[in-house]
Amino acid sequence: MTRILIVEDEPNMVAGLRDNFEFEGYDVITAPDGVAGLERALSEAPDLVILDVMMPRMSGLDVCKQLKAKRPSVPIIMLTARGQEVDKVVGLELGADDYVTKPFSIRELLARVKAVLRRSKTEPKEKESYSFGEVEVNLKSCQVSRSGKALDFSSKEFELLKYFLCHPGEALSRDRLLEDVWGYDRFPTTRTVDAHIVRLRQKVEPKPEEPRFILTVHGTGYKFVG
Amino acid sequence: MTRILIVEDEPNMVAGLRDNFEFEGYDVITAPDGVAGLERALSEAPDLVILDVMMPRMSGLDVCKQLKAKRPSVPIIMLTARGQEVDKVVGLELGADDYVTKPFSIRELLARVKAVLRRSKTEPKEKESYSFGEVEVNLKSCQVSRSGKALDFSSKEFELLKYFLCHPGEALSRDRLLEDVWGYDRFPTTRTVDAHIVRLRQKVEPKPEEPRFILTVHGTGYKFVG
DNA sequence: CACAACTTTTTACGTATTTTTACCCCTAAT
DNA sequence: ATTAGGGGTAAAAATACGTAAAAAGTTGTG
Repeated sequence: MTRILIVEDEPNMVAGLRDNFEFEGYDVITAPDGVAGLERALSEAPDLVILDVMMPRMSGLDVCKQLKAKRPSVPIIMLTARGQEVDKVVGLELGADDYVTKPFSIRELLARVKAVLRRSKTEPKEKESYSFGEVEVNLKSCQVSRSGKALDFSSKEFELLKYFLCHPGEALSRDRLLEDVWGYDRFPTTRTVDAHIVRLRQKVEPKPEEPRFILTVHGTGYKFVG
Repeated sequence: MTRILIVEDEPNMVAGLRDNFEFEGYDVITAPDGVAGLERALSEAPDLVILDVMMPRMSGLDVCKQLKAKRPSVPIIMLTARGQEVDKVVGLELGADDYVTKPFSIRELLARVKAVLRRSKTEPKEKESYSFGEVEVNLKSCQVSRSGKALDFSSKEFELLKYFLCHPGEALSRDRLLEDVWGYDRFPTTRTVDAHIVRLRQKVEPKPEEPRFILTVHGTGYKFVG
């Protein structure tokens, strides 16, 4: 199911958009300001983000820039007020995929969402490098570095990190990790995953005791948030 | 509670399997031959079927084919004797989800059952986010937010909420919740459900004292209204 | 083939968190 | 008014998690 994040501060607007998008069969999540929006975009990995430009705490333009830096493949549609400089919004500078000028018709927005989604699906962007915090990961050369200095990763550690990077924002159970990363069908659940998590955190987190990127989801497993 | 149908003609094997699966907390139902197996699979909607290939009346292969035709989503694990052509068992032709070669270790079978069940649960691309009031629930990232701000949910709380979301408008008895969410089949009259309801309401309701979403149905249980 | 240098898995146990129980008071239905 | 059902709270019990260290595998080398 396609999930859309709407970042918009005006409650009525949010409610209206939600209704329409849900009616069209999308999952909708929302955030009331820029900061929360960026956070949710990173932690819940929506398939598309609709960003109002004018918002409290952080403007849609900044959210767009920062989000595109971390998740280049997430399609973004901006909502701009008439008269705002739209040139800056789209194009290379900010990286938004499309924009709609307020006031707009729902049908127009829906059409653009559909179009953007179609485009983003047909060009499956195989990323070959990721970064979060100070860490950079190159999938092709299997190299990880932190603050520019190369880190030693064993192959399992690397595989695990890779799996996290490819499934950002998703709560991953130990069983799933064991099966998909290790290829186990092992029955007695072991602590193997945990042990590797510890080492990953030690190498990757600024403060391993209070992880920012590799989070535990108590009772479930772990989750990577870029 | 997860129910497993074992279709197998050899009584000792059935008894052994039943013991082990019940010990692991599964409900077990059985059938002694292919025809009966197919019948029970259709009438009792088990969560997973274990099928012996060699059986009287109707071979496991045929049962598999027919069952998959009528209930494509039911996971099936085949028990094949060494030397039988396993290629035919798995894959598109028959549609079984996995197989185990006799003689097998119980642990291996248990592991595969667990893996297949996990896959079949994550596969169905149902809605993965819900919302009511100001609350949004993301099944994929196991995250709940209210007014855009993330809430901390324990895993039981999350599962209970999920269950409510999947059964809107239905009056759910404590026994049913205990059975489906907790996996209990014993009946120690317990206040566990109530305790969790209280916590859910505190997190989710605008006014926990007068709930709008999680309603109590006096003398029966609780009901979720979106 | 044995040895060293690693990597990976398992074990063990303290700590943290969640779940359950116990108990008391309140409310809704008869 | 009576009584079974429901709510709030806190403390006990059960689980899950983090981590270090031991054990078991791997790989490469002489």
